[in-house]
Amino acid sequence: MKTAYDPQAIEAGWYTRWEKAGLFTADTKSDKPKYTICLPPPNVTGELHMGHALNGTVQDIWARYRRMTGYEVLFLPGTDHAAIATQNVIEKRLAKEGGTKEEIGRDAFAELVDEWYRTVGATIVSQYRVLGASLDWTRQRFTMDERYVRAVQFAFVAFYERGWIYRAPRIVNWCPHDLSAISDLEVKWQTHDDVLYFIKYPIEGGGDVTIATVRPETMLADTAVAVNPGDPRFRKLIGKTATLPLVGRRLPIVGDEAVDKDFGTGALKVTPGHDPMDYDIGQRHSLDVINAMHPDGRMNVPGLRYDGLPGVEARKLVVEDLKRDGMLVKEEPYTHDVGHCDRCDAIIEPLISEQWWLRMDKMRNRAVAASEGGKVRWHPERYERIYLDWMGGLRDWNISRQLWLGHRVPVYHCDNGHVIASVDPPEQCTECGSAELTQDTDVLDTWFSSALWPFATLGWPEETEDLRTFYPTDMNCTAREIIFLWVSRMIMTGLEFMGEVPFSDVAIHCQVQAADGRRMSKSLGTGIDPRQIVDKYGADALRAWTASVAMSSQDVRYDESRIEGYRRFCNKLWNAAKPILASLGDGPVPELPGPENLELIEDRWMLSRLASAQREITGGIEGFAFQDSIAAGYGCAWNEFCDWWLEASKARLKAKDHTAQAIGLFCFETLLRLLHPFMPFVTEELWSRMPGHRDFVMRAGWPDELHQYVDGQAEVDFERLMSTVYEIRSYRKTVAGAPMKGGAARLSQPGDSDWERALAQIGEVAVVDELPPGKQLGLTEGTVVFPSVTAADPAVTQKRLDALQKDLDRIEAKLENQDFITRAPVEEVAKQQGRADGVRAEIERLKALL
RNA sequence: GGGCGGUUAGCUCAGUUGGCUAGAGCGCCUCGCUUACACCGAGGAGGCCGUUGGUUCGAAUCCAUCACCGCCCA
Repeated sequence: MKTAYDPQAIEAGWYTRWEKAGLFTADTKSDKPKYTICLPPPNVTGELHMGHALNGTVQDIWARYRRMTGYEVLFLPGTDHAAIATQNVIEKRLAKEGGTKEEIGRDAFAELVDEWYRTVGATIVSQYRVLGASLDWTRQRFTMDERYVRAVQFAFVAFYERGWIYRAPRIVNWCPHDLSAISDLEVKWQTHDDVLYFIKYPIEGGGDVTIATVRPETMLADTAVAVNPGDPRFRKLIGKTATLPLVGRRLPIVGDEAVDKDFGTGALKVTPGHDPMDYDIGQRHSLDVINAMHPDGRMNVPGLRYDGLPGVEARKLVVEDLKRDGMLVKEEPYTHDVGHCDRCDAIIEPLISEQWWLRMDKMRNRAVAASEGGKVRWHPERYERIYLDWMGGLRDWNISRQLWLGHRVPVYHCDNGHVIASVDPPEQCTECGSAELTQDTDVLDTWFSSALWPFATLGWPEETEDLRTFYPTDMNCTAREIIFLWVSRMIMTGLEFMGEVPFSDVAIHCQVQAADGRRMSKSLGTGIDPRQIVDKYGADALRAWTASVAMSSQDVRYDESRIEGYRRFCNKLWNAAKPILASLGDGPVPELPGPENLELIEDRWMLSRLASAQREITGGIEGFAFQDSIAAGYGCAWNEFCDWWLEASKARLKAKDHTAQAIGLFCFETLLRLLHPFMPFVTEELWSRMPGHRDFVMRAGWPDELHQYVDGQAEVDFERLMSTVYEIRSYRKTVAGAPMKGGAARLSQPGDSDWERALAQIGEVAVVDELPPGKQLGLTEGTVVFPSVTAADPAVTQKRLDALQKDLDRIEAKLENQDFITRAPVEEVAKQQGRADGVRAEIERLKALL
């Protein structure tokens, strides 16, 4: 074996070997219980980042763990076409070359998209392989696959036929750059310093009313003025008519509770075509709706001098003209939040627009009930409430987008205005027989298609073998903001189309922040490519770190030194294998003795600790608390097996003692299996080097509970021994003249010869009945003498004494407290008394040193 | 504006149902290349557990308040 662990050398070959052996390919014919995870399809917008690495690791831990516990596992990979995001990426590339998609046209654009899908798709696949994600590539899916597209159309038509899909004008978030509606969740708010304009609207019959706005150009589409009926300043204006400056339109003055009396002047210009709240007011008062803007953000006000101008320029002119007419009362600086497109950063215009809507009421109720009834469990649990709160406020879903990319809405319009929804293009109109049919130009929101992911990937709407075998899936793992966009929608569609929730467990993992606490993102330059980390530290180290943070808190800062720490752990495992292998050589593989045949304290202790690690690692996975698993595995392997058992057993291993060989091999093998879901490569490599016939670790099965090896007495005894060793070592380092090894110890309570043997060996000290001459240094359970030492360092001793005295004072104060004696449980009082006695004795011993 | 999470050693984080004498990794100091490992071993320094109150015999842990950081949703 190489002297040092080298991740690159180890990790290179395994993935292909696993894959060739079919370890990741799910078998529908298997009679094992099934376990299914559908990987959240990453957007084909670019390469994977830390979030994907973390997300993939969490799922892979479960996939590998479930295979080892005897399940037939399907871990299904795929990618999402991410219409708006991908369109933007490609447009940006075009822009770099000085082009636009309009110049090259739809066909050429589609070709660019296809090429992009191929290259980026391949990159993503290779990244998951580097991470060791045990995905079933024979079942890889893409949301633009022919079969998947059909499933999307089928779902649309099914909803349509139920009457749940309708087309209606509403105010939407309009992106004037993408020329599409986008969802509320795709709008990012940024704080802007703007100007609040106060504008005077004359009232017919005398007087005027002043309104305030930050978007004065939208006044061109005003159709009313509203005041709060509870506002005594304006109540008397209700029913009167104002005149819109610059335009001359007559505006009714209406009373509406929604008007905020404290904003601006308390009077509101009502622009139903360009503001969601105004739209609602308009509906209540049957106001006209005027759209004064073209889709690209230019003004649409024929006959006025602002017509055709971009909004910002129109605003300047409007303000200028208002000033000229004496209608601008004042301007005030105003700070507020402005919505931007998450994808292209353009300022979002609320705009009246015809869109396709999916009714949410019925689906919502079933999805809420499923979670409340425990059919979907959330990890951590608190996310259930976040989900339920969101579902409670759910409005109908705008499923249409006006993009060049995506699933075309399967709706056909005939020249007589009839509308047909159909998966296959109809030959003629079902109502009038007209053959003049054109398909709707809208595409569907990407989340509409990914909402079908857990069953459309398995072949739905066909009743495939895969669908029968693997649906419902078991776990869905994602980041918390995706709960709304995706998880909730999968639950809804799963219940509708499959009659069952799509998964029983939802794991929400943390978000990785940059080392300085900022968001990790490409645009901020704070992103980190997981491949770089893998190159430097290995995939196992990255995964181990990831597992240790993924489910522990909400955010975690990227910390390279912790990843490095896990690489060192891999190195530790690597090196621990050597003495075991050296001892075993080509000899027969010895059998592990039963617990009743274990004689030595270190052996009984080690197996008892291993039993504990098995329990904690298993419990950590089952409870979605991987940090507990990692801590237990790390601690057991390094601080127990390597630091104590291996050190104590070196001599026996060299002498080819069969018991030592058997225990060493068993513990090491067990640890490899327990760590395999977290660190698949190094564990597989080491497993393959262990003696005997070796299949893959994943087929070796998960270690059984080792309760028969639990030995409380051995743990107590060995811990006493460890403390005594620590004390002796401490003397060796802090007492002037103390030797690195050697010396003699006498125990105050001799008796257990096995314990004394182990102490002599590990403490590198002779255990004797009669101490040689020299300064006697106190141990908790005896005394040690190093002949070369005549006095302890008084400064060190005094420092310890001071600390102990402080402890003692605190404990004694407790014990003197009558309330404590009477109200605390008796065991607690006894414990404190025992501690006080111990500290007193220790103080006496130390004083004797001075 | 509503909600969630965080604030513990120089840094990044653990601390289950209150009993803590507060831990780990990295970093720091001292010593050691003794054939598993210097990607190591041994020893050591370092913390009024964000603020202020409250509950309790006892609070890092429970409650309230405030402050700051981050995120989500309006």
